[in-house]
Amino acid sequence: MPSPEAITAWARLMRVSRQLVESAEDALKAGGLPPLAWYDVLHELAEAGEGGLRPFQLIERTLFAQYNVSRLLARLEIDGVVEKLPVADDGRGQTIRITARGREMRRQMWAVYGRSITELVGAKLSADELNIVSALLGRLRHPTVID
Amino acid sequence: MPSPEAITAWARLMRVSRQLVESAEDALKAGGLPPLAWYDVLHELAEAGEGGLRPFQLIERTLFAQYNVSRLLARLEIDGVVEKLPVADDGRGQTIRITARGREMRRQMWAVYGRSITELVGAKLSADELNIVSALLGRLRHPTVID
DNA sequence: TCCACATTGATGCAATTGCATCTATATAGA
DNA sequence: TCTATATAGATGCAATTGCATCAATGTGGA
Repeated sequence: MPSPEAITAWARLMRVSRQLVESAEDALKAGGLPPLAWYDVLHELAEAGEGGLRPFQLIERTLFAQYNVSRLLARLEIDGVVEKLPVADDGRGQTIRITARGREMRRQMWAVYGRSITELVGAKLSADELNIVSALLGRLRHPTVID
Repeated sequence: MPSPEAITAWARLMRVSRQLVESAEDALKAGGLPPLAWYDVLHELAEAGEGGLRPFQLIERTLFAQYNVSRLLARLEIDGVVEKLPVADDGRGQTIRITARGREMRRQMWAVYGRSITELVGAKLSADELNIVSALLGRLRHPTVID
């Protein structure tokens, strides 16, 4: 039912994204570092600064499932890279803040992850081509997501 | 360390592919159908025809991990969508063949999966744009992979 | 104020994944 | 032929994911 062009583009997207994720994960593992999901969360928290983020905000930003975030944050807290703070005006919630140790972890991960991005993507396409990819992929985003 | 263009393209790729997979998986689930991984295997086996495929060939084609294929095939066999046959000239191996039930399952999954591809990709970009995406993503494939 | 409903986040349990290793067969070389 | 090594596939166990549901707090309307 889909056009041949759509099928090919879909197949490429599925296959390439799987390969890239796997390569990046392998590089992190080889460096004795935690998985990509940790980076995603630490990155968002680092951007958020001292104010931190509520778990539901992390869910919006990372697209991880709620139960995944809940348990990932538990692991991150055990590792000491984030801390959980109560929220003044909402007794249900908490604020997640990255710790100094978390910033250091993020830095270490970025050294490896950034290199992967350069090798896997930056070195394969020109800046113009990368912009074209970004623009076209951007049009595939789900409408309801702010991103 | 990577260029801003590379970072943006990477981020888009990660985010969009996650969204698309999730949407397609949701559609299958909503239709009471098995996950995408089943389709991937059934598709390869259907293409392979009566001769079937060895598990290691499925690994090459799908990029799934060896232990994942091993257990996925066990589930597929229990469900009766594939059958395992001994190989004449290699006592270690087996040949996996899709069954009639498997073909029917694939057909049902494609009705849903194909619609997802159309909606998520085919309806968002023109044929020319889809070809551009395919070509650029194609250049990101890992060199050692035949694909 | 009170109640019905929504939101936030956690969790018990089953299924799947990842890792390491194992068994069995094949193959190459002494 | 015999041994060392490689390949094909399975599996025990721990970690993670998915599903369903829960507890706790917030919110809006009667």
